[in-house]
Amino acid sequence: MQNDTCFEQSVHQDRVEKALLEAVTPDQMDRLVRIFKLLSEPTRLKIVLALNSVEMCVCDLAAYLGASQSSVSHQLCNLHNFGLVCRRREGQTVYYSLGDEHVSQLLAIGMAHAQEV
Amino acid sequence: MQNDTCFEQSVHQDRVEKALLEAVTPDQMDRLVRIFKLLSEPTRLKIVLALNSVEMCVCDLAAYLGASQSSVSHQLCNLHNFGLVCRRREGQTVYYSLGDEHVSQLLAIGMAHAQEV
DNA sequence: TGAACATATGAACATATATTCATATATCGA
DNA sequence: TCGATATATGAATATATGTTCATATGTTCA
Repeated sequence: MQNDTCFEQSVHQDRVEKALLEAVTPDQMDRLVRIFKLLSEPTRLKIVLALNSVEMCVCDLAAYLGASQSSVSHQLCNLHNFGLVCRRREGQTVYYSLGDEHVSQLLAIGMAHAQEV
Repeated sequence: MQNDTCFEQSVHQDRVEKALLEAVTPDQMDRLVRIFKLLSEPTRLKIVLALNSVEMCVCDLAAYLGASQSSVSHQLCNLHNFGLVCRRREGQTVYYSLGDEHVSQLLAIGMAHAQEV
């Protein structure tokens, strides 16, 4: 549904057009949404925060979180699919760590905002 | 449920304890989750991105998004409750803008990561 | 004060998704 | 190869939440 209560006159066309011009592509939007969504769920965010401190295997994370192995593995899969975490196998164990420096930057800035609210 | 498939031996206690020591408080976790959750939904993210370019009123945003006034107003309320956007009233019109510089920083870093994936 | 317009909001529904359960895959050691 | 252990994954369910609908609130102007 469109502007149900807004009349045309009340819309500032210049502002709308400016926003439209500077809008990111749908593709970029999807990726941006996906990044923030991955960080917006307690289990996944705790995983990412923990990996920001120390490399851990699936069982370590399950113990740390008090969560099931399956749940942790599912979420690690989600995080890995989008490059937020890396993994390396060592025998039967798979160790996870943060994917790139952008992730810890996002955490740092998020924390900064969280503290001052 | 806890570690269903993980045996005690497979857990690196030192790593788990390090993560536990450096863990943020539940309160901080809640706030951090909330920030990322607010940015993780297409309508809200588009709003925030648009406000990063130009101050807009509710009807501007509804027109820009092709969304209903009600939906936009609900989401602006969510964003405002957590300080991600500011508002100022001018007559019947309420103008919204970004809340603080952390928000645009998060967007910038998120975009940087989105582009290289 | 009353009409018109911009915005806000409560309740209900529809959809997305996190967890669980069951099981599959992968690696190591004997 | 077989048993044990660590991890991965498909399907189902339960929960969270975004949108809609209806309506309330707030502001201006005549």
